Amino acid sequence: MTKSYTEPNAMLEPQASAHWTDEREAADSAKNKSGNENPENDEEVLNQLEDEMGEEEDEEDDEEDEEEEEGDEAKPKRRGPKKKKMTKARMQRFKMRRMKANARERNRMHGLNDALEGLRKVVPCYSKTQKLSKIETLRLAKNYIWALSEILRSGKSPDLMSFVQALCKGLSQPTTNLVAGCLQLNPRTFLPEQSQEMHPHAHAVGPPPHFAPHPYAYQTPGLPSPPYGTMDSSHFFHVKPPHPYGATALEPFFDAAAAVALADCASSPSFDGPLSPPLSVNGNFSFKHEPPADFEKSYAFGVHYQAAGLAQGHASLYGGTAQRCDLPMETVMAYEGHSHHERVMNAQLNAIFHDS
DNA sequence: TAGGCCATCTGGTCCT
DNA sequence: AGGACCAGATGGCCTA
Repeated sequence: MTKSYTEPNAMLEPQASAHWTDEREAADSAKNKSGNENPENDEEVLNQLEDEMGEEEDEEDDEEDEEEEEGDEAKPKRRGPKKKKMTKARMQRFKMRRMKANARERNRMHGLNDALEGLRKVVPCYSKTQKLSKIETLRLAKNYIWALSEILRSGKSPDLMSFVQALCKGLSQPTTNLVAGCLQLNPRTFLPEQSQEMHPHAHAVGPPPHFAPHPYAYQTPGLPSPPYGTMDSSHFFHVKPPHPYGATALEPFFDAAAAVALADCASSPSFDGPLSPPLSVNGNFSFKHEPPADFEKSYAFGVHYQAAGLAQGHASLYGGTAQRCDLPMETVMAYEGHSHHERVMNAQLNAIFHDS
């Protein structure tokens, strides 16, 4: 690995810069080996540096005194703040301070990344293999919070399309695809450009009654064209007249989400851990609150539940939704079959959330 | 190969 | 004084 590094601090000797390079390469290679950051390493480095600092300070004081005496003899006294000479000892101390600060900064960033990883896990689209970028995670989280609060505010739940559109507002195309995939929707069904061609009827109306315009719609000042922030809010809320039956496709989802959120509020005065995400990877429902005994980490519930409902002849989701949204059935991704066990589990989950 | 994303270093500023 | 936080700079990796 060759790195050209222009030393920003002229005070550092080549020796110091070499030290820096070694440290960085060591850190890099450690990272490459592990494939992941290890916060403990940073703490060790920090501790080690502190030890070294302690040892060096003693030697340094002597050296410093010597140097200062020499300086006094050689030159006439100047007024103003005394500019300290960069002695070897001082240089050493500077280096140490810098390295300590670097280690702290690394720790800090690792903490930040850990928090971001936690956030990734509680937004509706989590995948270990295809990680959302930091910025997309933040945007999706913002949209998600907004969508949920809008539901709480209005007391009504939107249909699947509106919800996904709200989630995807301002997200990049790949992320939009990912979210759509997680919710088992074909992104073409709600992306403005394509859907215009596909569903001429689906665009005329503004925001659906359940979703007011996004108060913090992401603006893209100065951002380079797509993929970021190209979706205007008017592109999103266009799909549905009010559901004739009152219930919406996402009802199980939202009931569960609200139940979990309320449970969290009621049971934990201080936040200690992530809120249970109503949706996880592939639209699965995952939660940490009293999971059934054989409940695995994530379970097909959210969108799958609705699909299962369709499979059982309830026609509550895509049959009705397709009508409401003027969506051709082929735009909805294929239904994955569910076992009897899964359907039983879905029913149990529903019972849990509706009872709570 | 350009562009996006990321980790790291660095110096400045603010706070305790 | 030292730590936390921040933003800019830099270089590596990956992908379209």
